[in-house]
Amino acid sequence: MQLKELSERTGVSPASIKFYLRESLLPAGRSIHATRAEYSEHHVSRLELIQALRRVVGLNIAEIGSLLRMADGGAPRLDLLAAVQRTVLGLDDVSTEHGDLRTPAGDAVVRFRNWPDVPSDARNALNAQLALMESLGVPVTAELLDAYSQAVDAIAAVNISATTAPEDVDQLIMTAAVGMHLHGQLVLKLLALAHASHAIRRYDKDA
Amino acid sequence: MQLKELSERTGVSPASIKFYLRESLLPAGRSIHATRAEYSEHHVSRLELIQALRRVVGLNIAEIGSLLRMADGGAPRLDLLAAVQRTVLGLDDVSTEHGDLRTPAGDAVVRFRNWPDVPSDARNALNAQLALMESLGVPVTAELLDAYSQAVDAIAAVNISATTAPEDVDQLIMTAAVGMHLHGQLVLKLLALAHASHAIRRYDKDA
DNA sequence: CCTCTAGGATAGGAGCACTATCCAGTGGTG
DNA sequence: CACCACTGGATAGTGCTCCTATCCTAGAGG
Repeated sequence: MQLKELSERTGVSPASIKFYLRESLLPAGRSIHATRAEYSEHHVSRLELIQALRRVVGLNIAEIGSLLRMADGGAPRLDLLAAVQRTVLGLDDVSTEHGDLRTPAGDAVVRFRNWPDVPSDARNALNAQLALMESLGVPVTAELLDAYSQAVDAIAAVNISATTAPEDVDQLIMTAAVGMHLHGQLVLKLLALAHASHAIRRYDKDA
Repeated sequence: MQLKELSERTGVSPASIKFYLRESLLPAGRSIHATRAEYSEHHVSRLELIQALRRVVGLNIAEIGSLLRMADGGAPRLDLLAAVQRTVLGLDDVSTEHGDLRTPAGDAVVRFRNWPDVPSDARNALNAQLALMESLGVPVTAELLDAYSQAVDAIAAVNISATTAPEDVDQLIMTAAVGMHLHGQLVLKLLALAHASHAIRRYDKDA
């Protein structure tokens, strides 16, 4: 199919498709002649992936580009998943500011929960977050951290057992990124509801 | 003090202060003469609040404006807190798209957790999120939701007991917004770490 | 032949959060 | 009393991101 049909099938305007081509989010079509190109089903699914990452997950063009380049470069799937996690959860923003600092509290959590004690982006992000909260004067007690980590441990256990990784790399990014984002948002929303519920209960008791 | 001193004490450029004045995020100073105005300590703390909401929480000007107008309009504290929650957690985005739809799953959570069964923004946001995930084909099993809700229930219980509300309204917004945001981010980061830890463990076992 | 389309280049535009400039009117300082 | 820094008010410009539109020529298909 050619550009116009690709546009019609995905609902993305030709101008935007051209833009994605320029930014190399979308690989160039097979060039038939100087002025004609042929696009495949792969282009359709790639465009759908781009749309999902933009509209649902809310990544920007640069972030999408870096993930897709990794995928196209044949990076190991575990590296890819790590990159997806970094990008989707915005771990970069927090963790790159400081170096590889460790916080006692962060280490305690890992020991307490019996999580493997290996350095990781998530680990750094946690430490950075704890440092940030410290610096802003928001208290994080050991007790609170214990409750939080126990809760997320339970969540992660359920979550991971409910997941199967697809073969196709684009598909892998799609499910991983969309899943991570949506589950994160779900937890945030549940947390808000739980918080409101507890507040109401306490308010009723006080009144 | 006058504008320049206000700028120096808060680290916000005079141009930005003027901008905030124009957008009425910052109340006008007491006008001494046609060309001179006097700012108070309240302006300093208000500016710090604006900075925190912008830089830390990541709200935009319109959102900050709406919260501050509520505060200045003497809205009830509970309404204010609800608005803060809506804004900080982005509950508006999701929940306004659909109406007041209820999902069986959302209701089940509330009953199961014995949370007060009253309509709320958080409730709507949860239902909307569940509907969204449904529509995107991301499965949310009752089992998963149960685990999630149990976990956040525990978190909320700890969280709320560790909080005391300040008297000053600006201060209330500051602690509520910053606290909500940072705790939400903390949970997300912990979740990422827990997820990674479980993945590593499963990977090791498989290998 | 005529119309349509591709690709390439470049420019335009919208939204956001500032930032800069210009203005004329003062306050206080020397 | 002259002068300069500073004021509020107005308006325009900047940098960023993500597109969208226009213009061009070469070539395909009816």
